[in-house]
Amino acid sequence: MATTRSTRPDPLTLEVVELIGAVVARYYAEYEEAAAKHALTGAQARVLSLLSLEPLPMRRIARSLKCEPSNVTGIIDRLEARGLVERRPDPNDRRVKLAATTEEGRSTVSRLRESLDFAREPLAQLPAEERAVLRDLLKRMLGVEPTPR
Amino acid sequence: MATTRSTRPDPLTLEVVELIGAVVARYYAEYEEAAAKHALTGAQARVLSLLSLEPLPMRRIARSLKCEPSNVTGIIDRLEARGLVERRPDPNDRRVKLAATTEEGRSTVSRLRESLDFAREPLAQLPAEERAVLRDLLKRMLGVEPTPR
DNA sequence: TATTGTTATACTCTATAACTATA
DNA sequence: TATAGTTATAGAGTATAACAATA
Repeated sequence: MATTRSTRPDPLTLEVVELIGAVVARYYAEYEEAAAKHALTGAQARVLSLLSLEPLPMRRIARSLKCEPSNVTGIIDRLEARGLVERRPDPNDRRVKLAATTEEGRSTVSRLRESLDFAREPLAQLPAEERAVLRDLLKRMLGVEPTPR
Repeated sequence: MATTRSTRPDPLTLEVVELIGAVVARYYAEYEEAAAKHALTGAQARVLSLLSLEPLPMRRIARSLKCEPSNVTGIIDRLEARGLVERRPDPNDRRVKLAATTEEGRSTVSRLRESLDFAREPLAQLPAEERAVLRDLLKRMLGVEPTPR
């Protein structure tokens, strides 16, 4: 099932692809490292950050994590055991459990964010104009509509 | 400990940081998906790709994967059991084992590369000029010296 | 003594399947 | 009957500690 492609990527594209891979690897590694500083795994840190925005049903967390719902049970269990998250009933549907951050969970998230310097630090050295260019390029890469002005 | 920062990130920087996070998540997910298409885990795919460039001692693989050497044993075991990799003695140091891709391993890597469309596809839609801009921005993010011309 | 790779162990994340309680 | 969350199970990646072979 390998699709045969008539378009051969040019050297510049290949170089950019490689650089993107390097950025991804670096970002991922630093995220794990920052999470570990707070005794969290990457998955725990992602869930905690997600829940700091709003309480969510287990199912929604699984969708966001791109994993099976059964896995979320354990992740929330461990966060709950540490007092960072709590399970609440959903008034509208008694089958649903909402996972929500505690006060301590939110403060952990905010300290976690502080540790994530990689993406922010080098960006600060770019002139605002180039940050805007980068923003537009990234949006196009993600298939998002161009920035309105 | 959290370093207190006097510089407060501006909205544009925050937006770019968020976009980078989105790109990283997307890239990572698509890499795992591409690996799974060939019945490989992400770690197996990364090691196999790495070894397709040159045979490496177990220790070097661990360094590249940013994990403990003891974990590499199992990863190589599983790749070897499938005939994608083989262990060879190092003539210079009898303690060392070199992991090397087999012919089938190399062909898997090349098919794997074919499946990695995310980073390539949207880039192709960018004019060459903007790809060059992106390349320079990424290099600066990574702390690489600016492109010579 | 130091280094390389391995084994043993324990924990986390993952998918799958079966279960429960609601809807 | 369908859905939400859970449990049970098995495989993979991870760190730690201890070990054999070699340097």
